[in-house]
Amino acid sequence: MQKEITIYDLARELKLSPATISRGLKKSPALNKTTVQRILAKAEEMGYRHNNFASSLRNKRTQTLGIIVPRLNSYFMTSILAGMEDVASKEGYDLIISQSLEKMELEKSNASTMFNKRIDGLLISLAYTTTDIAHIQPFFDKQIPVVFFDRSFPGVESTSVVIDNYQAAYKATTHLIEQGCKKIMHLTGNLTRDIYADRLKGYKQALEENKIAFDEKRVLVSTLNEQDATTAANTILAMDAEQRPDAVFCANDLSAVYCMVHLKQHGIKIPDDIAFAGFNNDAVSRMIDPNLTTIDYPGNKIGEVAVSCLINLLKGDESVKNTNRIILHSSLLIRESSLKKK
Amino acid sequence: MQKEITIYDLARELKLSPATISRGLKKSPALNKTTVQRILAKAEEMGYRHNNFASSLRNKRTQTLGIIVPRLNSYFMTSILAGMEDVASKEGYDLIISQSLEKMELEKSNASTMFNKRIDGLLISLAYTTTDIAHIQPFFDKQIPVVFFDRSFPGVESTSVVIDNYQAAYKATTHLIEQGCKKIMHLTGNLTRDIYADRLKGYKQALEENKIAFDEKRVLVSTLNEQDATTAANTILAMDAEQRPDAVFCANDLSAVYCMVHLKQHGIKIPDDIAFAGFNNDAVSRMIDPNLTTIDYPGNKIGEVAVSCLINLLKGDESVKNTNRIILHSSLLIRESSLKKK
DNA sequence: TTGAAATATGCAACCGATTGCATAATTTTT
DNA sequence: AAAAATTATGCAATCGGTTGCATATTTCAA
Repeated sequence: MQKEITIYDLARELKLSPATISRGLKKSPALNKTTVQRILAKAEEMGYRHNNFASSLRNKRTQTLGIIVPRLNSYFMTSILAGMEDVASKEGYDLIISQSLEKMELEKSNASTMFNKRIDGLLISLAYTTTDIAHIQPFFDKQIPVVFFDRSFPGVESTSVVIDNYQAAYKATTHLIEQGCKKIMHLTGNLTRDIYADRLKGYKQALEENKIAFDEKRVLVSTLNEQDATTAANTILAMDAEQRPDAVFCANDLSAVYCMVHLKQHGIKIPDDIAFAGFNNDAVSRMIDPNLTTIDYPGNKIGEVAVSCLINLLKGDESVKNTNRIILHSSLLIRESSLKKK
Repeated sequence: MQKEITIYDLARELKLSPATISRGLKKSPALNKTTVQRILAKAEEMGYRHNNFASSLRNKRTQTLGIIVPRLNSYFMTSILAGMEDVASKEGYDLIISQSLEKMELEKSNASTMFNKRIDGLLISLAYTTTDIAHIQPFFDKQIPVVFFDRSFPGVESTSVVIDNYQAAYKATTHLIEQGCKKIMHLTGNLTRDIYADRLKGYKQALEENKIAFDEKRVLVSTLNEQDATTAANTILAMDAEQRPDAVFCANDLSAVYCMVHLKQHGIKIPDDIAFAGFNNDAVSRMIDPNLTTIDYPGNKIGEVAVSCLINLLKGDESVKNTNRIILHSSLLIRESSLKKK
């Protein structure tokens, strides 16, 4: 294993001081352009690699952003990450990604690891089970900027990048009503996560505007996983014709799909007996039969905006500090699962 | 922003030298146990955080492993990562994860970033489009251990952790034959990725043992994405009754599902007209109607084994150096998509 | 009691890049 | 040609933890 080339080696070769080499490698304008060229050429030639530790140790910045997400296994999440990666790499930041798997405990430990790794900034989308954000406090205390995306925490004073959950749910519900549905069930997640609270509000608003009474029994709160979706389907199957909903609006595609699968197995026709709408435009929404009506999120955009915002905070941009909520628009994709035949 | 607590601060408080503090924090046996306890207690009290840069700078190790995967958006991949995370954190290693999105270019740049971040070891599953592994050479040159998992490269002298692709494909194909299928199509990926080459061999072997002639036209090579799967479905639809396969064995679940969706839309009955078998046991395999017969991979196990293996290499364990292929077993999950009604 | 062995702690030189300030070299101005 | 202004480069301290070797202290046996 040959040893690493350092700026001292370059300095010796070029008969310059390490200081000049350091400046040259960063194309400092204080240096003669010719010198800069000579330094860069020599560095290339000798296979010099910048040593991040040495420079992080010195300037107390890591040029690394931490990302904590609930899960990576959705198209939606990977497109957010792609957007983040894009902006971050252009700005010279690296990313460290970790998953909370929807568990607060894991989210805590990931946050702590990242804090100890001294990331320059944190991007986080909260787990279902997160009930408080004390684990983020160390970042606030140390003035390390934090940006929430998608799932933020009510009342938090950090910037959050979210979509117009209220509007989106309103649009989806209105669409179901327009298809003639009157008994619309809403399957949602933990209401302390404000994305779900907002969606519920949008759902209620749509009912109200159409003079449909809101019925609390039609709202099922769960963790939106396979088991809960199946349980929801069983609940529906157990209802008599009077009670049974004629449409279900789910707060994510996965739960919609699992629910549909189970209902289909028990002879329910979709959309004729029950119409469905989901949320997220996951790949499965086009695999299921019938294809699922859903809300399309601008995943890439969320990622890009969140990172730009974080980097601006790192640069000390005052104007961003006062912006604490960035809302992006989403759109309703109408597919067969909600189209009642006339 | 209060300044960071360093070992020097602890040393001053406890009237010990920084050297003793450093040893105490690592519970060095050279120290008096009482002293170690005092140091740890004080560190806790003052909110000391270990500075990774300083220590990485000194001992030239980062305690970080790099992981490059094609994509994170499958259940299979996330379970591998969960297994990796598990073992790595127990051994005190952090992970950096990046996606190649199946593109060789991205894989190259990710490898280079990780090389420059000076990861202690690399875990990689190759992209579809990777045709050579020159980008891994720098790791070999610097004796940084590399472990391939799932998708490795033929002839590479590094350790790889894979499943018995040959056996798995053999089992799946045999199962289809037992269901009475005689014209079995195989939809697969880049054959320079040895997992696909091995699966093809298993498929051929099963045909041969059952005295079914191998027909090259029944093997479709593609990137296994949505578009290719749809194209494959169209190819099938364009065939006359004589040519048309009575079963399709796909090298992953996603392509199987997309293909099924398209065929179903065109009136093909599954499994009666065409039986299907996939590979990976992705969540979608139980969402599609009919549920998809598939190969269940021990994802967690692959991850655990790959990381243990890498860590052993880092520890200089000689016995591992000679092991260059670890093969894990997988199992066939029979579901409705392949069960021809008697 | 004394010297050997074992235990406990400290000294000081690293690791490699950065940067404020100082100095040297060059160009411009008067 | 001398002084001033501008440009180019170097000095040296700093970031915080690590570790081989040296020294100090305690324990134990003879």
